[in-house]
Amino acid sequence: MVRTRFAPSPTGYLHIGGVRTALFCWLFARRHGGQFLLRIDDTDVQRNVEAALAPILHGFRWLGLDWDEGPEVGGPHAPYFQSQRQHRYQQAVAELLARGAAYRDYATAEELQAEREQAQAEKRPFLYSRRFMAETPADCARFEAQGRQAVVRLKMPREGSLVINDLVRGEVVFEWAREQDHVVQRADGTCLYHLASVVDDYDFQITHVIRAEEHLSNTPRQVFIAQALGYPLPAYAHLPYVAEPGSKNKLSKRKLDKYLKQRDFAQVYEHGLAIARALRLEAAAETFNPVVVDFYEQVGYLPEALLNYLLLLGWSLDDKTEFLTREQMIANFSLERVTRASASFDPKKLWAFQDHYMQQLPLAEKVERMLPYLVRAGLLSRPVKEEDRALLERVVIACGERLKVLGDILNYGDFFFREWPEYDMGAVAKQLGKQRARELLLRFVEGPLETEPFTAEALEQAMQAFVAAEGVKVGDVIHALRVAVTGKTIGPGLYDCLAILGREACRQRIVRAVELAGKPVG
RNA sequence: GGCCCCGUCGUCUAGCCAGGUCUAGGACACAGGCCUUUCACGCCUGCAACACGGGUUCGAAUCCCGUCGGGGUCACCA
Repeated sequence: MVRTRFAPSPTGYLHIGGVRTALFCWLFARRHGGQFLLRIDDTDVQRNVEAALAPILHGFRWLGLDWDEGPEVGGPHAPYFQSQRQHRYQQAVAELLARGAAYRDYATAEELQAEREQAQAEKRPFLYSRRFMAETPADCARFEAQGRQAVVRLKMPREGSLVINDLVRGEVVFEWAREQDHVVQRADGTCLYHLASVVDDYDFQITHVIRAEEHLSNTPRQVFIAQALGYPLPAYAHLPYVAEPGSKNKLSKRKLDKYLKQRDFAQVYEHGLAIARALRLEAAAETFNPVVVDFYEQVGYLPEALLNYLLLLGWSLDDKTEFLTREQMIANFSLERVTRASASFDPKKLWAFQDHYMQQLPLAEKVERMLPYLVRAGLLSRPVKEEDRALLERVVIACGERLKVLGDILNYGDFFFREWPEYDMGAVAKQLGKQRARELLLRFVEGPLETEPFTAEALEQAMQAFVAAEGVKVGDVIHALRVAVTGKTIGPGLYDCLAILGREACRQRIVRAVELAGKPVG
């Protein structure tokens, strides 16, 4: 039985690179009919784990990455929080000590630092002298009499080498003599991550440790711990990490400012920001950040688009396949086809996947999923009336492929749901600034707007007749008309807008816009 | 700096293990054009890569060696 795990720290947000790793773990487990678990690595955080964990679990659920064991779902190996498993780690430390694979060390931070500096001065690799290693109770007593406190260190081999057969990278060789005597238990008795991780992987019967490449160089010490404890070794697979747009540095949520200088990244961010404003979200930098998964849910990306994009960031089926359903992903995933080089996150490509999936979404589904956005923006209230739902359906049809994310309904269709449009005053000034334009609009109200029936087709014909009679071009009136009834310069076909809004609303808006433009600003 | 990993268009990648069918394929982005009442879409065209240098071979993106470049990691963080 294949068992994989993803082990997030409760930080309050789900990093896009983390999700990619989790996705690969999940896919590998599902591909082999195995299980995927979630373990919370909170050995060092004393913050409110509950609150910081919620957004992460929420993200997993949103993406449909279900876990067989872990927080909230429990399981036979509970608890799945490292903070609650300290006794197990301490047990393991005692065993390590008993077997001579670890020792108590009484060196102070300063003494250690001095050794490091000396090694550096002599240009040789640092290796702790084990000067304050205590191997007997008498040693301990002597050091403690000096007021020293002990940590527990691994007694790493100083000869030979270790070959790791990484499922992504192949054979990787490490010299034991380059490995430090890492601390596994702090002076206060609490245990550290590497020890905890190995113990948990054993207790949870993890068969495949699939994680980011940054852990590759941590592997020797973990192998050492596992072997010293007599645990069978899991298979290892180190995935390349997700890099910044346009560079090979690891993607970091703290560098948003830097990424925003990149055009593509900025575009996607700005677009999301417009939606966030319409939703009156506090665009807190913490989660409103394209490096954080929350961002995509908030502005209305589809989980399948994000998953598909992330899958192809470091994995490919062949030279052609771009779109895979969840089932196809599971059926085809393999670690052999994972790339070895890190891959830059490209928000524009994600956008393209999103576009694709959005256009695939059935009309009824779009309506259903866009409704909450209108509600949250305060444009519709619950319970949603049937007529509003019908209106939304017409609007969605009219908007067509302009809707790229669910939240786009607010960018393109808000004015259908407001009493008055929010006028873009720059556009008003430009399109309605001239007396002549305003006169034309008013005559439009008296003429074409009286058309019967009040349909897009009829209105278009009436417009043709109107401009011919006025001796102007369609363009001379249509742009001003759009701004007058929608408040903005972008949007669905104008005649569709007019027809959906209805005669009376159009009349009122045109009159109002003309007044607005006719008056001096202020 | 030590150790480890990586290196095909701007980006994601196919091809590499089993050398020739690769004048290197696809996608995103970009540029130009068409369509057009805005925006978006669509259509057409274009731009663009085997990091470099040596080998091996009839033949190398593919194998070997070296160089260079990029990244990761070196905590009583995870």
